[in-house]
Amino acid sequence: MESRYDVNEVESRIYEMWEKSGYFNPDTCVEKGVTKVGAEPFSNILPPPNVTGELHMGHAAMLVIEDIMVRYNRMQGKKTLWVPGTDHAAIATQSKVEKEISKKEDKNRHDLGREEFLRRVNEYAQKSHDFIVKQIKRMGASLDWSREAYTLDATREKAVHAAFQKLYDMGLIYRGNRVVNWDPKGQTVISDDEIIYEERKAKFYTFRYSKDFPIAISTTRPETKVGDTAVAVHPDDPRYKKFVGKEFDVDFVGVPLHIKVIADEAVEKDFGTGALGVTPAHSAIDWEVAQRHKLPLVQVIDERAKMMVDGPLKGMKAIEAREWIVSELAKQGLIEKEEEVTQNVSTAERTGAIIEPLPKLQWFIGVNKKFKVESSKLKGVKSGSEKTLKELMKHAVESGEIKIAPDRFEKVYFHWIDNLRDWCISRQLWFGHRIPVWYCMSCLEPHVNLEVKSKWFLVRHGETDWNKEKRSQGSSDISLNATGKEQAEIIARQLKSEKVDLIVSSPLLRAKETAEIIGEATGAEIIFDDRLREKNHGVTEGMLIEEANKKYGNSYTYEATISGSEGYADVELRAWEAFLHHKKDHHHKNVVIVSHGGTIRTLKKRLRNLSIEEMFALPGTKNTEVLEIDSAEKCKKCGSDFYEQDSDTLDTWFSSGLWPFSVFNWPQETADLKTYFPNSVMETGYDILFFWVARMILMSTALMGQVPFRQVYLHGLVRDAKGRKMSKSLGNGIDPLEMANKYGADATRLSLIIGASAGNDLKLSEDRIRGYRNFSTKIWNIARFIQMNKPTILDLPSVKQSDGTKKHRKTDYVQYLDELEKLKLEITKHLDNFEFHLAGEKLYHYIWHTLADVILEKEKLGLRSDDAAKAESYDILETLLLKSLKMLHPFMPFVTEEIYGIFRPGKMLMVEKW
RNA sequence: GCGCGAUUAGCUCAGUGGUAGAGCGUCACAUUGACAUUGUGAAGGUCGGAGGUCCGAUCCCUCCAUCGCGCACCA
Repeated sequence: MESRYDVNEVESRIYEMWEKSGYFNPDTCVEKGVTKVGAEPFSNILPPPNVTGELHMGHAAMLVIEDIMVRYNRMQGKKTLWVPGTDHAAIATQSKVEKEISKKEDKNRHDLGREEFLRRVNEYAQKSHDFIVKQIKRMGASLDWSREAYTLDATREKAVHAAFQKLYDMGLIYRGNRVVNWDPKGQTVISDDEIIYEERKAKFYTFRYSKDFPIAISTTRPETKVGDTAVAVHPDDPRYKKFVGKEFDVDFVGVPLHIKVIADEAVEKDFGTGALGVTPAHSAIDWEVAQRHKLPLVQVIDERAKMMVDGPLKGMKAIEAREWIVSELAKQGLIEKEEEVTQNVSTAERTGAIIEPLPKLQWFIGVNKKFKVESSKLKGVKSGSEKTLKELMKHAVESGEIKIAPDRFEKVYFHWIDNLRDWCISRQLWFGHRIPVWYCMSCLEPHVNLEVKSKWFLVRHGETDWNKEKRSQGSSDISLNATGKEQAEIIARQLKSEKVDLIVSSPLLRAKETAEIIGEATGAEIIFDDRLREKNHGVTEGMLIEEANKKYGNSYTYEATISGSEGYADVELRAWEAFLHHKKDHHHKNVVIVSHGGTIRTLKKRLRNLSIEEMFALPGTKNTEVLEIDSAEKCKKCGSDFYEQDSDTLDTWFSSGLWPFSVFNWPQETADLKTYFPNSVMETGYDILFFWVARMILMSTALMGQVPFRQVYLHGLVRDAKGRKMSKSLGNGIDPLEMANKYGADATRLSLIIGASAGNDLKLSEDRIRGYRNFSTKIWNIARFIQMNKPTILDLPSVKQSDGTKKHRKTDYVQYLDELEKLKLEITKHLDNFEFHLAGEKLYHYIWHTLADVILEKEKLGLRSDDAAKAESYDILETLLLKSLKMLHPFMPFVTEEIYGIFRPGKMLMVEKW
């Protein structure tokens, strides 16, 4: 043995050896006979790390704890499976890439287009994934890589679609217009759980809408009050009883409001003035009040947190509007009180933006809706019984079918469920599972998991100099400029990933050139159709639009206004005729239509069944925009056969929620699913109990009628030596990879185990890791010493009896073995009870301070004696060492495996019997 | 407001109804030894405070304090 233990050399070699052996895969273990065919299964799924960069110490802790459980169970002879995977982490990954692009190229995702942006995100995700896998392996995790999964891969997509369909059919997924949490920075809706409350100082104003309004109200957000439609008071409040039911028209800082006074139990008499200004559009609570009293809803703040009401407020930022309104009220002498209060402000977890409650049409999972539980395997829930998701989620833990350790988290879990509201699952993001719903273009009827037969893409030509100069450009043959060519390339790139069969283009030069660029990229045939050309502008052709308008008036009208020119009505007629013609001829093909802004507008009008006004209100088609239209079976409601897919994506936790069975390729009925589901354990950080653990229980009880796992084990967070959260901005993170390279993965592993009890945070410092590095060195040297003293003659008659059992002369030896056997019982018990820190500490103590300091020192005497005594001393030392190594293996797999291999060539400790 | 956790050696933390433990750090001594060190030993603690149960409490119960966290409220 080398005098020095070279961690890096050993650890990389050993992991490779494990991987090659195939023993990470339980099927191989059975094949090679190290696991019995009928062995009890033990399964665990790795909480998939986000593909947002790299792993931190928290991930390392998770890997180590799980690897200990997995290795222990594998050595126990169970059919042990640990499934690896990664999570696409929609909003986290998307916003990371967006930030990068904005920093490096000063562009946003819309500049790049959906396809190109997604290409970039996927590229980033792939890189992250590769690095993460490397890191995971470096930590020694014995995962079955042959079963690796990704929350956004094709197999998991099937699971997502099946789950959506099933929940939709059960009536649990619905689309509704409700007040949701809008993140103005991320430009997306987020769920209640993605909100972080921050305490901030705020001013609490008490005022009246106007002089002639009898009731004063209070708020910290005066800017929302232009959206008030009622004032609510408590039914028993004598001060206001006389006003209940009355309606008032008031002038609030120049905005006319119609306010109804209503009585509602939700109002607290003692809070503020005891009267609540109800803003149904911008407060979830008010929205509920409004639902009860059938109040109208007035949205006054838009998606960019700007004011929407007419008058001086229009376009003002919400914060500015607040100041403006307060000063107006002050001028009018309407403010009665102004107090400093601390309030909890809702901010978005990912972007930090202040949440703006907005009414929006979104997809939800109803948690309070009763549904029929089909084929239930849940304890105490009969198949066919009616339950709500909330009830099932609670029941799964209450019945004891899922146990949570430490058990105090069960209480936390129940409390969360009690407060749970419907889960908003749609996100205005691009990265993620597209919502598998198609809306009929003409009647908007939703169709889930529509089978698309062919795709039609409407694109506009690239920019020309005339576009740039804002000239009226109709039937002239103008070439693309440099920007235009680039734009055509962008479109071509987006379409490259689609199987395009045919390009139908307007014959005008700018369209023709665009079509050719697309044709080159996709290899599709190009045909021309004169009916797709741009509107004929007549005499204004080529003029600056501004001048033309001055001279001839606005000619961008439905009916033609200039003789010899066309109106949009004319364009619509011929363009639609062309569209129908090609649809008839090429209905089974994927077709790109290259045309012009005006022409596309009229096609959209026909396809979407728009009015003339609605058509003109459409935003112009961008030169890089691809409008995808899907052709499928006729709509069951109106008979149209063109659809547009919902442009939103699903909350990343929707796909994560399916993970316990989607990794086994559900909805296929695989052998894995049968064997390993429900999973034996779910090990993860307590910080994602709600985000993830609860969602898995929701999905599993609803879709599988089973619990997703039997035991939840929650570990604490890894913090720095001062107890702070490790973060990039603080620069206090300890990189697991760096530590593994410096001190060894074994030492890093032990530092994450000892001193960390379940559910409690762990403070980690490099010093601690160094301490355990010394322990690896110690073990190495214990082994080296024993090996160095290996006698040449081993099989002494006095040592080995005829029946093969060993008999030892000294009672010491029996004691040693008894002592170790006792330790083994303790270690086993600790591992069964998830007390890894206790097991680790006891092993550490035994090996160093009993085996090395006491036993080995004592046996040195024997090793220096005659052959028989030497053989005996050697024998007991080797026995104790190897038994210890076996127990230590789950904790420090590398050094133990390496030494074991030296003493027992050809054997692998990883699959030795516990 | 409701709930949870923590409070033990200088630091970071384990732990137990019956003389207080580890790692790191400090000090002394030993050692080129299997040990890029290690060994032996030492110093250092009314186990947050106050009550209670008990023969006996750091541990169980009650109250309080400080720190941290979760949830709710937030007109």
